[in-house]
Amino acid sequence: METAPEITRREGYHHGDLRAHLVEAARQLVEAKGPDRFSVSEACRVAGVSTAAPYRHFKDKDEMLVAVAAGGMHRQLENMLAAAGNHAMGTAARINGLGRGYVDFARREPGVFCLIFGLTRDHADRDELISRGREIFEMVCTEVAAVLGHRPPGEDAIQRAFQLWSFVHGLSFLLIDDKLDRMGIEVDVDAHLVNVGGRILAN
Amino acid sequence: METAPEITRREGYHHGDLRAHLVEAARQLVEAKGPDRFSVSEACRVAGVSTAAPYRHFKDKDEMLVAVAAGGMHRQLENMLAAAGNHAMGTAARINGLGRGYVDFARREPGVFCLIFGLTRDHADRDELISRGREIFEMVCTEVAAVLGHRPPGEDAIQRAFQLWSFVHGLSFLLIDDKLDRMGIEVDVDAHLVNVGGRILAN
DNA sequence: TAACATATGTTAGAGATTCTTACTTTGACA
DNA sequence: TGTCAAAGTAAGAATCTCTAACATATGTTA
Repeated sequence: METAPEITRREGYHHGDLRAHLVEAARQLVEAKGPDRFSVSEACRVAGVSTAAPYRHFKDKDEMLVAVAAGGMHRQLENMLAAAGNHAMGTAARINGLGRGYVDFARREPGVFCLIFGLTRDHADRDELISRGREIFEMVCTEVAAVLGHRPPGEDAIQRAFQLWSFVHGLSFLLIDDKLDRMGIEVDVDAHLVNVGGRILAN
Repeated sequence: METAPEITRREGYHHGDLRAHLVEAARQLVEAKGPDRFSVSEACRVAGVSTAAPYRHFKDKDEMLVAVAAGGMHRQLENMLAAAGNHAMGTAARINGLGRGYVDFARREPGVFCLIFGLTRDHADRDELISRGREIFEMVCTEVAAVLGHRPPGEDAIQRAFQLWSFVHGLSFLLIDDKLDRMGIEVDVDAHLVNVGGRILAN
């Protein structure tokens, strides 16, 4: 588990590890103002360097955001595994834990979650994000197969894993910001995870 | 059903209906380049007016995008009702139709769909979007209650409607862009809608 | 150890963008 | 026909992305 570097303004001419510091500054800003309000210049101000410095480390703004997204997907996976950790492999409770971890991440880092999934545009280098995504999905497929008693994961497990993904993914997006509150909809996240999770894994 | 105004550059000094033309230009650009790549100036170029003209009709860029989002939600509702139209009230097939309409809209207008749901930031005037959203959700609740044989919709129908919403919402977001293809995941949308829809409405 | 090479900063600035302000044109109505 | 509000334009301030040219620190090699 990488620990987030603290934001410290550098002292000499060279920074030490400007790339990591810029990614962390960018993450904070994406979270604070939303992915669309993020600006490279502001990240520079936070990191205490000139506005041209990032271009030694990132091709352009997009590449900087891809780095933030990649870090986010890493934390999301960690979060899912941590939430599932207490439950034995092959139990529905473990699947529920993974889902809870997914949703928790979205609520804890809504800006980064939107950055990862909320964009249509092509990221310059999305391969990294795609392969991280596949890792997570394959892990879930394996877990689902274990619950169903199939190993290795067959087509059925893959389809059910995808259905679970769709559900927790939509749930995450709906829980972000205050729209449900303002629509007067109250949500018991855990109850929904258990209920729908159970239905999708049943039979 | 409002028909989208054609984009025609104006002839005289006054435009006729610049507001509507700007919204349509903005919609096209949001679709073509993504919500985050959209610029007011470019919409002005498309509409053939100076870059200051929009500020007679919209407070700022956000308000322009809110107008695009509101139009999108209107079309999304139309789309859901059209897809459900062939099926009798109180049937599961009708619920599936609503879901298919929801997902179809996201695939047809991914840029606008992301604009509506993919943002964390507060829109200046989100009340319009919230109330449109509530309309749609209440309609779905009524439909779900009809299938369950409860009328008017009780807590159970509301919870199931929310579960269905989460599922189709996540499915929509996952289907946008080419990430599933690139992850090597094949999806039969209709089968998932029928399968998960049936499970959530069962018992 | 001196000279060079490379990585990583800085300053300056071009070109775009959002939004404001002050002015101009137009058309509707008394 | 004269007046006025609505709806344009032009010009500019503040900000942003990214590039080019220059500066500095860190190794590497003769």
